[in-house]
Amino acid sequence: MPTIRERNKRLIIKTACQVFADKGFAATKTSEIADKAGLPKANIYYYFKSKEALYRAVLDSVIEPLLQANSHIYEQDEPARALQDYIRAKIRISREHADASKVFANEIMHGAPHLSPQHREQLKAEANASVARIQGWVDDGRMAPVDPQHLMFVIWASTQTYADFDWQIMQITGRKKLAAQDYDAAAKLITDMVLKGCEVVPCEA
Amino acid sequence: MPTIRERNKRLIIKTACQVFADKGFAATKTSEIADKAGLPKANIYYYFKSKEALYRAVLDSVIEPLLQANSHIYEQDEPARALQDYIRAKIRISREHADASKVFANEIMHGAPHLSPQHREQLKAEANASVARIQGWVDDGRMAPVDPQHLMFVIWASTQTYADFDWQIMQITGRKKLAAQDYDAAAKLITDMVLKGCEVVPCEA
DNA sequence: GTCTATACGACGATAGAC
DNA sequence: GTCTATCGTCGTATAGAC
Repeated sequence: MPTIRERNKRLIIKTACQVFADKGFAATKTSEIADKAGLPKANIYYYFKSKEALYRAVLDSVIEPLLQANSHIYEQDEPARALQDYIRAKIRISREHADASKVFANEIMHGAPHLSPQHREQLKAEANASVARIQGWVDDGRMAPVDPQHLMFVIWASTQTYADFDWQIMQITGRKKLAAQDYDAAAKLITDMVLKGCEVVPCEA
Repeated sequence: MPTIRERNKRLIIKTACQVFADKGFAATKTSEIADKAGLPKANIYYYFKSKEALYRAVLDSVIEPLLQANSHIYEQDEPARALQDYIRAKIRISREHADASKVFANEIMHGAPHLSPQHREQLKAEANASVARIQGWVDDGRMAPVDPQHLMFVIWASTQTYADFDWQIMQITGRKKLAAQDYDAAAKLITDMVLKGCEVVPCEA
């Protein structure tokens, strides 16, 4: 059973994540987080010693789900399978954790001023491991000799864009909200493009 | 000959663009813009009636260069040529107008709260025209039947990421500053992937 | 643990001399 | 057209009652 403390902290972090994603750190007022969470503002400061501390807590909570997708790169031995699972997972994250993605994107875009050195290292390590894995497939002749780093950047960018820049996607597609078929279409196109680009033959879904 | 008024306005807009790109609208202090431009803060307010008016002026100044790349979609009749010119142009913009790209990305990520209805329409119209052009090539059987909207999103995302998330790119590549060869490698990979994905044969550079 | 009322600092904006 | 000095507001953070 969760203590009242844990329950409230979670509520505040979750609400704060939404507002930070929407407005960015500086434009977010603690009073707005409080209102949206249905709590008086002072309550926020009872659980978090400052707005920045709350923001860091949000950043922490956001990183793990965003890194989950990486597992597919390791768990699958076959390049085609690994890449298509990875892309699908990244798209699913853009759909299910859009706020998390936006908070993180904002942080990165401004040079990650609030990201702890530990997290920086963790992200770098994950990226390097994925790059090494892809390079291994290239060396084994199991895929075309693409630059693994830039391949990662393309996959990250084109999947995360459906979360970070969802406003633009909705404007162009004319949707009020992105639906399952939109994410599926995105995943299909990105997967096709990447697999053809890497010259590996797709596995069945 | 530029009037002193125009010269100062330009200096302020240019400086403001850098700071807004770095910090975002809310986190930017007008005093910082003033300091960086080597002017007293009151001077900013002599030329712009408010921080928001200055920001809107920056947004205005930023849109035209960002849309220039689109011309390649119309001016080239051959899909392969058009796409590779377009990607190269987008990458060049990410290199030469990184600040502009970041300001714009920030605005879009938060739902474009400051973008004028005219600019919204203009962007939508440009996008729709590009999409129609690509659809035309598909209908003519000159490229594989890809979804033109999602193809645009992939191209936008994967080229703009080199400006908007340059911090991350530099972290992973270990560079202190991205060099010509990095942008070239990016353009090459994205172009290869898109052309293979669309099943059109590359033109010579 | 919850909440009201308030202190305090920072920053946008301006008045007014030069 | 330039700049100093200052005002007013807004928002973070806290004191202290319940």
